Amino acid sequence: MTHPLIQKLEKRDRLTEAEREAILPAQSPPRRYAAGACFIREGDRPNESCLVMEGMCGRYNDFEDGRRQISALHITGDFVDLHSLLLKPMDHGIVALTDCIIVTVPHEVLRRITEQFPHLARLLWLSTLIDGAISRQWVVNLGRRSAVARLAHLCCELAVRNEVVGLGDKSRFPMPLSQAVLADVLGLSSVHVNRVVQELRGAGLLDFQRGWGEIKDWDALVRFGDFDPAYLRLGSEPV
Amino acid sequence: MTHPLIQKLEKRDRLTEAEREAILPAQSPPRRYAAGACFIREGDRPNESCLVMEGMCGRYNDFEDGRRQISALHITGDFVDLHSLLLKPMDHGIVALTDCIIVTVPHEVLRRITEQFPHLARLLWLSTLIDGAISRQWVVNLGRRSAVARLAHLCCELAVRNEVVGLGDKSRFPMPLSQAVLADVLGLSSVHVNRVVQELRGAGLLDFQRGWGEIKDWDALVRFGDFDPAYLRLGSEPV
DNA sequence: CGAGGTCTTGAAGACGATCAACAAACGTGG
DNA sequence: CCACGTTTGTTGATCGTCTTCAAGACCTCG
Repeated sequence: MTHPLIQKLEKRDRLTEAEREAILPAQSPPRRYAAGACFIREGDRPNESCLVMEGMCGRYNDFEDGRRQISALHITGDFVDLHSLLLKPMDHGIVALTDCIIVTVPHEVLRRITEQFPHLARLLWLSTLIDGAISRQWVVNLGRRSAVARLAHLCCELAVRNEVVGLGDKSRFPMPLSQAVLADVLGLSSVHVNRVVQELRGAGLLDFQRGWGEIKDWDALVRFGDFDPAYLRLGSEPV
Repeated sequence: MTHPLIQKLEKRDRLTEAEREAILPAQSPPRRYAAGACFIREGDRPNESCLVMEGMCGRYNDFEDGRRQISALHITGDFVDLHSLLLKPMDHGIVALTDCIIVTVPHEVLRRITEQFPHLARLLWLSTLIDGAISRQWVVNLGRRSAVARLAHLCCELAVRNEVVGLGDKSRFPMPLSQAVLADVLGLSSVHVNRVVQELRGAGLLDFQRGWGEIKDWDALVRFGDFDPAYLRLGSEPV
């Protein structure tokens, strides 16, 4: 079984043995975090970046009145805070949304990669660019789509992203988030998330069962959420 | 007068003469675009990246029903689609929101920089990471802030970003956008933008006059918009 | 002076928030 | 395996924010 990071990077472009050797041996032993644990906080200046081996985590910003917005979700194979190599201090926290297994790579190793392995460095850059593309789509989602369409769009995105790393397919994808957390992702109240979930259920598009989203009609869901996977850059394209 | 890109990059870290020479001579002659011109479209595969020398442009996504969401704004000194070096095809268009002067840098030059000038490459990477950070803050803004606070936050951001490149200060910043365009940025209707503008005016925080935002009370505006400039990474920090 | 864009206003209605209560599911320890 | 407490999901009622539609004022530029 190959390492999830390598698996993900190689979806886009082949890595040489030397490139693999430059990054893999540098990773820390796995750490476990329980669901709900905030393992990086706003203001931290990490000297290593976190890679999700298992589970789901999110970037979040808290408000004084207790509200919260989650600005990104990360799944298996994602380099959550790769950007902290160049961008310190953190302007948001990172929370484990399920039990997570995380490994880290020291920044000095990543920096050495930019000096000695430009091709691998471009691949890492690319992975932060895809994060940015997803973020822009979330802006579009929050800015101009109704609550139902917003949820449908998010589910399409999660289904596709998980499929890439071998979790689920177009009929079933991991959805371990409570409706309250989903509300913080979608910029809605949890009550309204509940109603919107029922709407998708009632329309026969989607159901949620014990941590999974069951997609009843992929094409209809895509149409409903106005989803175009282009921004996820699934095609392999040498960099 | 130094080149706006160099000026912006050197806010963070000094460039060597060789680094300047690696990028500056490669730029195209300036091109002019009139306000409203879409000079890059969704689906394009540019082989050069655009740098704003003057004016303001935006990334946008259109909907079938004619609605539009602008997912990012770019001002003087910004490398609008630097990401297109690695991320093709475009998943959004780019529109000149005012008359603009643009120069471009060929992708082959940028790629050569990643091979031969790792430090400059990190600075370029950093600039895309800041774009990403801004984008995440927009998610927070759209997800959890009221219409008024959203506008206040945006104005704070624009004032600070413009100040960095020498345009305006904490009392006055370029605001060349019509209320209709502002609506597409903030995810609101233009009617509501109008009401919200009046609210800020009435509260004595901010006024809009002939293409400029006049900030009457910076501290109050910051408080009102819940603005924390940390995400804009103003401090110089060697990379 | 006229035309097109931009700003402004009012009225009506939709969408989603909030509050409050209850039901169902889950995990834990006895 | 059951009892219990906690978290998650569900429902109804009410309220506020923002949208939509429509019309008129203002402004700028030919």
